[in-house]
Amino acid sequence: MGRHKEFDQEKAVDQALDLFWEKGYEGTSIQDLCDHLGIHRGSLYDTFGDKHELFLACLDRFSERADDNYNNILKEDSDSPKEQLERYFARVIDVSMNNAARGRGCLMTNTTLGPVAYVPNVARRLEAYAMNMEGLFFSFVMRAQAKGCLKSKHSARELARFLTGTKQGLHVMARNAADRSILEDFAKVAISTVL
Amino acid sequence: MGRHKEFDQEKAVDQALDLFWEKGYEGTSIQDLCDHLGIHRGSLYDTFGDKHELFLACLDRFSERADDNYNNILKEDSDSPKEQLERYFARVIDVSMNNAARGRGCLMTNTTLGPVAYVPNVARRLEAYAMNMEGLFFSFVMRAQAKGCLKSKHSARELARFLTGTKQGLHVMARNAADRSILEDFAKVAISTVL
DNA sequence: TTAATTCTTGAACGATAATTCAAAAAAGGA
DNA sequence: TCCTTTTTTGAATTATCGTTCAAGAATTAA
Repeated sequence: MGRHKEFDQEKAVDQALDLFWEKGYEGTSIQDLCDHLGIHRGSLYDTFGDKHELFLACLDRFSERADDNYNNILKEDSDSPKEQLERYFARVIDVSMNNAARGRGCLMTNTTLGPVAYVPNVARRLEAYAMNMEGLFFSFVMRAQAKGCLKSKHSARELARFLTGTKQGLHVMARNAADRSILEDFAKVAISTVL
Repeated sequence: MGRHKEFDQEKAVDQALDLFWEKGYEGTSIQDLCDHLGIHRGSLYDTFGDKHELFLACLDRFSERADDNYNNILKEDSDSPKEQLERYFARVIDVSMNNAARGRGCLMTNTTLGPVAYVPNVARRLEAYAMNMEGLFFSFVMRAQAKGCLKSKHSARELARFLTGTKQGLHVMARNAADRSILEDFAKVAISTVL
């Protein structure tokens, strides 16, 4: 009984995510979303609630994608943490540059610097994402330390925060750097600090 | 002949800057500006043109303020570049945290990650600001190198980019870090990499 | 004092934002 | 086949956005 949706709901979230990523929450109108997803206002509101709920869904989807894209690299139990970290930051640069002269950065970081960041439901997700990031780096550093690969005398906590800040700096640079080599120089120096 | 303005034009730009800094370009309405500056729509349009022009004036004012706040620290010809860089980043953290639990970051960085960043007149200023930043760090590193204070074997160009990225990472952290110690840890490790 | 100039004020404009709703269309199960 | 359910569709609603404009108030120079 009843009819099926004409559009793929999962795919629609991915497309909305792309739009929010490129144009930001405030810069993306419902009309933009309808045009880009190829569906009508009513369908959008019916399936996703309102703009804000759809945005929350996109933030969640982004977190999942981030795991697939680069976070899982950090979780590997590699013989060469240095090579691993290099591979990690190379992926981060790839994703945030997105083959463009001026990249789109990171949806989470972009959102953190905008006015929506203060909305409770958004703030919660941004905090969780940032905390998780530091935790991931912390585990990574601890493993590298156990293997005796650590070059720095700083604590694992300090190094985890350093790497978190480095990643966020890369996300900013992805949006204003004249070319990718600037990001690569930055990452290279940062990596050599730790390993 | 004629009447004088009832409000201080310079002060008004400073107040508008504070509002844009806190709430972003998209998050700040003309009404918000009028309320905060204590002037009426007509006066605002009459003295500053439109919202976009006023915003450009704020970006320019921010650049001037940044020089006074911390960039001039970098220009000193100090005996101890390390102490100098510590003082510099401490100021950067102070300004971007602004005595708040969650800081406001940096107007330039905030703007870079939002949709207005693509508007030509804005983009030009953001580029110039970023280029100038790297140049400032480059000169600083060159002087430190001449004094034999440099710890790293990386080139001055690479180190300048590293420090630029670090500063931008701090600006992101100012807006989502649970407390200031996270920024301080980050800066500490970064400084120890260079000097 | 008077006239010129500039500022202030408040209402109004057009555009676009997000959102809602009811009717029409389509697709399933009986 | 027909009826029920759900989607689609397009118009309409409400709110707020940035912006303009004309009239009134205030201040300075002559």
